[in-house]
Amino acid sequence: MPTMTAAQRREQAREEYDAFIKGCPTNQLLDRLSDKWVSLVVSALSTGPMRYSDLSRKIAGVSPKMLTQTLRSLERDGILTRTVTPSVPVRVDYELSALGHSLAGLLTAVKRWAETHIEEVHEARDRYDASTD
Amino acid sequence: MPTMTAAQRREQAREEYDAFIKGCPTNQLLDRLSDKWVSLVVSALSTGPMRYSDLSRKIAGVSPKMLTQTLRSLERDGILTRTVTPSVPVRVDYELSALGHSLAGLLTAVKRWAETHIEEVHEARDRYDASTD
DNA sequence: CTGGATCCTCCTAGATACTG
DNA sequence: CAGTATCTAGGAGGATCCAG
Repeated sequence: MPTMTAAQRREQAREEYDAFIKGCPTNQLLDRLSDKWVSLVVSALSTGPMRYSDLSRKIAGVSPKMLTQTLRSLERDGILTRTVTPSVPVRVDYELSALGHSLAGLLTAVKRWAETHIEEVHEARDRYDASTD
Repeated sequence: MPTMTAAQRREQAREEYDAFIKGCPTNQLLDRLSDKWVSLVVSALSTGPMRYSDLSRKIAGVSPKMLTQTLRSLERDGILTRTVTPSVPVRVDYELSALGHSLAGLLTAVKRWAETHIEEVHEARDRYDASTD
């Protein structure tokens, strides 16, 4: 019942890690990176380590749940490290790994693009909305 | 219905375009860009114009609904243009605008990062999962 | 201070079927 | 060919309370 010939299947296998292929691990990774909180967290940490409370203050509007969830997944993926200092009260620092830094540049570039071109986008939207009345 | 006073709205307008601020337009724009399909569509179009069916074939796993939805929002935002040729059958071409091209470089960089560092991420995950048994 | 655990409510992705 | 219409399950994510 596969609608694919053997040749086609071989073709696909040769594609290595092409994120366009569905179910490809890279596709899944891209899915993770395509997360608003991920961009903001990585971007926030790009200038240096921060504590949990620092992050929740800097990234306005993030709930503790989402912040923790995002941090955990990024820690698991080796993007950042989590350091607990057993003082009273306890202190936790988050810091980008080397891998994380290599990503941070790209994500902050996207964030900066958004900040830079927001005007153009808004103008485009107004034009589009006006023409489709 | 708005839970915001005029004063608060003015306050917000003054915050400039810091994407960390919740409700900031840039934040919203970043949210849009943080979409798996957006990355894939823009990345696919970066090498040149494509027809609807080309895109749906290249971006395996995308449903017609999501593809159309993504294309529409990108068109509205001025990232790409949609050209209808009224032949039989009808032919529709999508092409990145100048604005779109300025974004494409960034997004394909992220996509490429995912393809390049997937191994490291997997190793990190294995390590993490092993240590938290 | 740094979260874990729960509950609950939308939202929306995705599958499917259909049309000009 | 290039979409639109419809439906539903699942999960994202906020709110709340609690704990080490």
